[in-house]
Amino acid sequence: MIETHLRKLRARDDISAEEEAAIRAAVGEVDRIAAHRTLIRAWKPIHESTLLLKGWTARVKDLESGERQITEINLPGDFVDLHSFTLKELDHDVVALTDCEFAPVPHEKLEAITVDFPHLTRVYWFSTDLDAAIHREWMLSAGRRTAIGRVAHLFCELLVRLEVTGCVEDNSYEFPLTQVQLADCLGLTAVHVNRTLQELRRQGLIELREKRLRILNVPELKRIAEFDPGYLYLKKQPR
Amino acid sequence: MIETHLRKLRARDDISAEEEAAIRAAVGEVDRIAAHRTLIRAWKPIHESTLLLKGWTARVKDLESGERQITEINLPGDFVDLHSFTLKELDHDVVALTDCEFAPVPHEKLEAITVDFPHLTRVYWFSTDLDAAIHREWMLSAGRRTAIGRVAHLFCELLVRLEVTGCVEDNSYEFPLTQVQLADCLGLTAVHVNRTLQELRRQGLIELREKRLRILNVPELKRIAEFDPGYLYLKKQPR
DNA sequence: CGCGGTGTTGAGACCTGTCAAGACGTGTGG
DNA sequence: CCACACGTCTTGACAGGTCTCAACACCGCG
Repeated sequence: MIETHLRKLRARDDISAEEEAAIRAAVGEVDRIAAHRTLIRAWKPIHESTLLLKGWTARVKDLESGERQITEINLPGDFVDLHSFTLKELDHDVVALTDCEFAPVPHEKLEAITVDFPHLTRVYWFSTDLDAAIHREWMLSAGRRTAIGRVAHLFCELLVRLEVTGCVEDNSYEFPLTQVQLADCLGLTAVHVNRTLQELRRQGLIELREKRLRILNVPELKRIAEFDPGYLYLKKQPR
Repeated sequence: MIETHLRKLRARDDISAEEEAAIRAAVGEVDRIAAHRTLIRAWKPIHESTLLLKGWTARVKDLESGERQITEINLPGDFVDLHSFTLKELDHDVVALTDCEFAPVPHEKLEAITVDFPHLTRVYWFSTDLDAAIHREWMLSAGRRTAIGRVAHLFCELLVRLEVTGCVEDNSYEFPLTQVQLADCLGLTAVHVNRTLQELRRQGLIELREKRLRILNVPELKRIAEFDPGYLYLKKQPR
């Protein structure tokens, strides 16, 4: 059930049997939520972090003027809000992009881990620092990449992140986002996303239909995106 | 010497005398670096984190095409790279925006803290999660705010962050960035930053000359920026 | 059967970028 | 001490990428 989570952790560092047991003991009952529902609301006190088991979620920030920015997409195996453990409340909503399965991890269990398992603590700390690295790359996209580069970069990032948990087949993966949501990720409008997707299709780089993305030319897509996977920290290292 | 750092920590949580002693024991010799020099290079293994004592630094990401994005500004009292403790190498450079004083904190000392001081560990973990929250707000700026909103928002953020460490007088603070660097923070060009600053001056909201910024109308600047300081997590809470 | 969400397309507007030039101050070497 | 290079700020004209507004097709669903 939490295998994808363990796979994600073990891609970056060794997790001992005791540590795995501590994680398993901390995870609560599996729960479900439907697409479009809000899992976590901004500025509400939080006493547990949420481990995503199935489905995709997004961290969403809104302006009063109605503008919306998705600041990260979370995939199966990710904590959607491990940072709520130290922040106590979030600066953003977390919404389900698809039907999701998730499991709660009480903050008191995490606190116990920080007392009894310093190495595992550092692994989880790493995990939030990885989120921040992804944030920085998205900032670079929003600030400096053109529309086509932004779309291409997001597709490359998701390809690599999904490969870690074995959710990619033949450079193709389930892609549940609508063009509106894609626009919210990229700081573009839905209309422009639509035109950009058509340009990528016209260049023979991708196929995207029926919620499935197939990347037809990975090297070229990475080139357009100026994609370098370093920021995803996939090298296994003692943390 | 590390008083500003302690002030910053204590704005968010209590730090005991033992914890303070542990911090002081971990901090190494003060060093200096000149403006424009690179403190930390991306993708080089790092074995100590750097505590900024005086001056401003920036986290810089570059594209091959020459585009540059500053992803965060660090101020006195900040760790410029606490995240290197878990990441082991950085996805970005850290450059000195001004002449700087800083002190190294060996990662082995931080590791010892994660073993002996779980609460202090959580406080430092919080500190990197705060960086990520700032990243998310910058993403919202780059993706969804107009040029004038972005500039206004950055000025408001720095006002609040500098107030924490007592570096603001009468809504006025030293502002060492050039318009080129400002553009790199905001995902704009220097020319457009120039015009945007003139618009803010024309509206009587700011004065900016000789590297000093004075905000003449704080409420109106915050309104234009849609600035809400929540994301800076200034409430004191047990972490 | 109508409705809302989604994807698509076109025309035009506008915000921001590009390119170029000049003013000004500073530092430096001849 | 002057000449010059360089970084910074400023301004103008123009280009272009992206947005806005509008309309329409399609589809699943109540």
